[in-house]
Amino acid sequence: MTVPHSTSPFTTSLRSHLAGSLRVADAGTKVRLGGWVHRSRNLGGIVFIDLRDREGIVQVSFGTDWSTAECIAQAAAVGVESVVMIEGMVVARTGETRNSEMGSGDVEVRATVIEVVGPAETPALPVARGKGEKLPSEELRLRHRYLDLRRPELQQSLILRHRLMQVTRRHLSERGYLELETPILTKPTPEGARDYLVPSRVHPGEFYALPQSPQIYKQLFMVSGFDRYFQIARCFRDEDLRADRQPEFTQIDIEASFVRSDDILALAQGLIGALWREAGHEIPAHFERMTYQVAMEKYGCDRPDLRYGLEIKDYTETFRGIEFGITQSALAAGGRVRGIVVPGASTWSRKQVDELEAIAKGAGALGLLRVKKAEGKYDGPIAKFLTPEAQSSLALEEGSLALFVAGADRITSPALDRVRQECAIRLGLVDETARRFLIVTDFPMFDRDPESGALGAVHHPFTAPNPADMTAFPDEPHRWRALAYDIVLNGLELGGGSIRTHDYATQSRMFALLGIGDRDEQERRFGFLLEGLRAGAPPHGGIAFGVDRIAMLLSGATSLRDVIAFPKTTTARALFEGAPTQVSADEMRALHLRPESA
RNA sequence: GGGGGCGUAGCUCAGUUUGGUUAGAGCACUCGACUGUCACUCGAGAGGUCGCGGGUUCGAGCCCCGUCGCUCCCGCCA
Repeated sequence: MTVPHSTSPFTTSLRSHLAGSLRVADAGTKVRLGGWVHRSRNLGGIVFIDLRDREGIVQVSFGTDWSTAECIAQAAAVGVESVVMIEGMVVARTGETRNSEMGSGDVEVRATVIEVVGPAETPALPVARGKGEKLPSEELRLRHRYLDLRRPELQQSLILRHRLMQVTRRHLSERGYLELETPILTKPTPEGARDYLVPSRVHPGEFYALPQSPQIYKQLFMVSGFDRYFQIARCFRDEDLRADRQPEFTQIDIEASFVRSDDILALAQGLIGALWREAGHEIPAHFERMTYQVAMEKYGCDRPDLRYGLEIKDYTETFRGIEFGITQSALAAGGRVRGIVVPGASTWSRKQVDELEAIAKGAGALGLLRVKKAEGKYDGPIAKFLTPEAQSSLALEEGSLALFVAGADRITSPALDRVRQECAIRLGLVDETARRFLIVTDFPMFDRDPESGALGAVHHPFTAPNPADMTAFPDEPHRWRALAYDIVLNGLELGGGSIRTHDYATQSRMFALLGIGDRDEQERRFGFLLEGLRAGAPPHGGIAFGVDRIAMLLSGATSLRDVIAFPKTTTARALFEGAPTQVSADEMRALHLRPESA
């Protein structure tokens, strides 16, 4: 059989066109197609097969005027999800027989030949679903992933992901960034998340780790003078999972030399713009900016959703003169009273506000104080404590509800953050079509463990502290800001990075502040970075973006699993291939591992 | 590590509240009819370890204990 001529890059020696690509312009063309039987309709004298490939679906018809009886019988007998090759003529459909819901709905292929090249058993889960029909369970979809991945939605998501990767490579390459690879078998890092460990056969009792990120390697590229690096890097973290967290995930990892924060942020905005444009969205060339301090003060979190207001305000002075035990004790302990005013919420029931209080308590608050203004009067449990001065200071609008949390900022911020988000949802303030990009800067360098008081790195130990803060507060490192930044969209972190420490003395001091004061210990853990810093390191910095989340947002998927071809379950299992799995005693012995004793 | 939800036919679900004859529906599947359908339609049929194990009971899909799997959340994730 000869394959009709076509200039499509998809033309092969077996087929001429992709089924889903056929249009009216192809009418009159003889085609040979290969694809999956999406659905079929047998009307007796005429049989229809919806033939599916990655471009879409085309209707193939088998009728007595153009097909042999044997051909029609074969078409009627083939099962769904079987792979068939058909040969036929593209004809324009007329009138009622057109299907406007299909890309190829103005044509059909009148088949003269059908060959079942890959017969399918009845599929374990349906690929073609009726309108409104639910998806099979996640477990089945993962167990039969090859079938789930036939669904056009998943194919489109992965195709978009491919395009985003191509845009990334082109955008960065055009700007002088080199795509350089880093090892997957690396050195365990004591900081951060748990490592996935790989036992060494050659070196008994020693282990590699899979990288949590290529952080140190990309800094060493800068030390080596490559100047601009990027990688679409797989990263691994052995922590418990969430809907938006997989044990292995992909980052767009970027590092550049002789830069300050604004150089990296300009590049990042350009790249985000290119990615969103690829998905069909024009976005602002310059993102809004906010310091960490302002973000925490007004929104209670470091990645605020700016699609709605309900900003947090400080009501400490309003409450200072009020004889109310809860706020008095919080203020006496050095805390503040902060809150949000929710317009139109005075009608919320006691139960509805109690639910908000439960959310606040879940975030660590002792309680949620409430007062509303209805029919010109202040009302609620604390209304009778409010002096006239306090009332005029509050100045509530008619119909609004004020919610307060008292205590230290580390309590009030997360509590009010959650309450704010819930109120926005209840009031329908979240505009799903809005895109509010935000750059958050000036993160603190360190945070304190509330129990031990020990300093920890907010970003990571290689982030450079703000030199001005080091000068101004030389002995108060907890007051230092970091040269770190995050890029946020609608309350979701898309990526983050920092300018790095590039001199040995500062880096060594950072380690000391983080509890690794011993020089030998520093060398043992981070020697390969410290050596590099002593060998002539340029000022450098970078950023990393979460590819999976970006692909999820731009494809409209609701789970990371829908933009990852072969994802893991929430217990980090791969249901399709069955990993992890037990290994034989011989294999364990070769790796110098012993089974856990009872 | 902790908490919530789910698990019944190949798939999606009902049935569990109040234990009781042979566990149902839609889709898919098999057979038959049908020449313009597009979630074709119509007729007939087959299909069940009620996740698994144990217990209570004359009797368990249903009650109790344990366990496994999926999922969502808290802790965790520099």
